[in-house]
Amino acid sequence: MEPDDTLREALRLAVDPPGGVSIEALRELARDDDATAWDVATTAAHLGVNPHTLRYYERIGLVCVPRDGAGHRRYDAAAVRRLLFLVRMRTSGMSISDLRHYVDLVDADRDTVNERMDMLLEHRDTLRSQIAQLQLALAATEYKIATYREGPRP
Amino acid sequence: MEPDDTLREALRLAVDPPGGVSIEALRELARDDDATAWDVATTAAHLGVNPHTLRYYERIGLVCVPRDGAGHRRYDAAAVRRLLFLVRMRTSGMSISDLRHYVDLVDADRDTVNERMDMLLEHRDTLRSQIAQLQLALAATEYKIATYREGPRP
DNA sequence: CTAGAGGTGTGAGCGCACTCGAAGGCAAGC
DNA sequence: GCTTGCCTTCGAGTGCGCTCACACCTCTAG
Repeated sequence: MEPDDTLREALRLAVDPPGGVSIEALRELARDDDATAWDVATTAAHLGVNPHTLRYYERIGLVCVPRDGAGHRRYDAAAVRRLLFLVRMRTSGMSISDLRHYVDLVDADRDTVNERMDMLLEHRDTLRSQIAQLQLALAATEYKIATYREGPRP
Repeated sequence: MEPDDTLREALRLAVDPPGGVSIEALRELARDDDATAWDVATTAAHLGVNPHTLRYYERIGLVCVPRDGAGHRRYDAAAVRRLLFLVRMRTSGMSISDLRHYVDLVDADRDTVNERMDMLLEHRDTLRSQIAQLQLALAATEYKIATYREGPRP
């Protein structure tokens, strides 16, 4: 990668709000298969996680990452796609063990679509109730803020 | 408490979806001050947490709970109000140390309304971005579900 | 040729938020 | 009187999800 590109990327990463990091770049990479390949630092930066975390995910079998001649990780489109999914699910509260179960299903020989569907449906429900919970908390917080605003000495 | 009431309450607790547990009962208790007082098990059940957790919260100074003659905890309206707030904030991701800071401000002699406001505003922002994140994850999950539905063998 | 910035695998360490265990106190029912 | 059961305190243990330290390796620039 050229120094200019590095600088530009660093700037963009600094500007992008955390969590919404570089979805576009990921889309791009994920689109044209096996054209690109990122090293662990780049991938971690794009996904907004610690490089250690990526190595950890690989260690526990969540993802399989090809190597270059020097034995360094080269994240291809497939790996990044899976990691993007993993990070999204983690961020939204799915546990590591559930994710292991899920990727075991994905990597299994037999047809596991139904089981995966069940997991996804369950997670969808979890997400919905989480969102409802948070909206309740948000309402409570906003109410408290409003009362503080109204009566400076409640 | 009469056996009938206990049964009724157990039923209601069993029926109520977790998280939405007994908000009404809490409102009731919180309304008529110092009329009622719950023991640790009842309070924990109403708040949907482990009794150990309530003792832990007290130990680390998040809440102050009066005792009866036998030294047993009797949760009055003030304690329950605070715990309700604490549980809501914990559920929505505020850390224990932040909560300690907040209650320190509440319990301080000096006027700390501004600082508390700042914390609340920050938490509100956190909640909003959390909700946005979750909605993103939900959309991704629903998309995946939809693709599974369309092509049984993707 | 050498320094330095990155990479590697692996075991161990950390912080958080509970959660439990042990030893004992009190009050009601048989 | 004694069992039962819920309560008390306090220290210690647990599980999760990273996060780090270490010893070593590999490429690049000066």
